[in-house]
Amino acid sequence: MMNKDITIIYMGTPEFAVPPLLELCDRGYQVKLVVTQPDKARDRGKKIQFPPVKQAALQHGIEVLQPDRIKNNEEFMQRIREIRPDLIVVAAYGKLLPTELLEIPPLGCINIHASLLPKYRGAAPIHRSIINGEETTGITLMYMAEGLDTGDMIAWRSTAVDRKTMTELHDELSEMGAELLAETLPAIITGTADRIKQDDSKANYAPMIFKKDGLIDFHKTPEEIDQLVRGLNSWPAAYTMYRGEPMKVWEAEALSEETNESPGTVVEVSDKGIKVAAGGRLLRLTKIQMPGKKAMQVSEYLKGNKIEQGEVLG
RNA sequence: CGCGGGGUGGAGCAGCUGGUAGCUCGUUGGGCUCAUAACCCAAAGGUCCAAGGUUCAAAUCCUUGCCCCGCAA
Repeated sequence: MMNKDITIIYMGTPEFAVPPLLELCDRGYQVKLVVTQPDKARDRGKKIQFPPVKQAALQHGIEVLQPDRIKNNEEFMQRIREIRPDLIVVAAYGKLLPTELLEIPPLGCINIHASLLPKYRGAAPIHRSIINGEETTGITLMYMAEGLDTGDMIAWRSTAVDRKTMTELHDELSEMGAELLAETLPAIITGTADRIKQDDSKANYAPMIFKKDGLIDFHKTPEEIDQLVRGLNSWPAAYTMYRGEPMKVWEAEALSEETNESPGTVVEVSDKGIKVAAGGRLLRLTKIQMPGKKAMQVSEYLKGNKIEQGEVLG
């Protein structure tokens, strides 16, 4: 069977879901329909913005559907059935799919998830993996089931977290997901793909990230804060309060030096960064951003601003 | 029409109750020093986002536009 004989419906919303969609198009699969979340008025100026996946779909001339809800949406279900998809591929769509939908395609519904399942099921696997200090993470391809990321696994691939930021890891995993999908699809189509049950006893969840999750707690260790900084890079960013205003911290490094200063106290300020007491040791903030300003290295910030030793953050 | 901050020499900022632009850093040259990312001296470098307007005179006031950013969603 040729790729062009396979009809696929693709469901996804954010940037993460774009590479896999493009990969499917490149490989010649018939992506007949893209389902994505409704447009939303967001950002400055409250402008209506298309989800990234919608933009990509439109550029490829693919029909796009943006139902407010899928459950009990007969019109939507009808359209899906009309297309008679062989397969539905889902990547960060944003909502749980009803069983009724999962049962439509004969080859099944497969999902690309950004973690090594059964760990980090849920909305923010990449963020949480970094925040929790995981050494490795990865991509898992699975057959979708009723629960939240509980389906049988087909294939996975791992990568080291190292000191990558959320943005870097996100981009890497996104591409990795596209590759893994492309490589695994032939087996899925011929029905020879693996089907491995998840060990639920080892499962944990990666709940959605909220803005307030970015507030730095200087009682934590420098390492934990560094993980928070990297894990929330791009959005919403780790931050602390300085002179009554939020200071975003874009880069920081944990130092081994110990201190008796209370958490959040600025111990030393130099071009190399701002040393802050955290959990009995020191954390050096090296790249920060104040409201209305661009993110900048501390050395640059100090050329026009003063931060005094002894001031307290948080 | 969601709220708000800002666009000034390479960088970060001040000046903005109007009168030809200043600070810190950087750059270049020189000096000091065993030496230095330290210190001293000197120099270069700015259509003050753009276009109008008010005025004897605008970076400073008014209008419009463009761009950057924070909040809220």
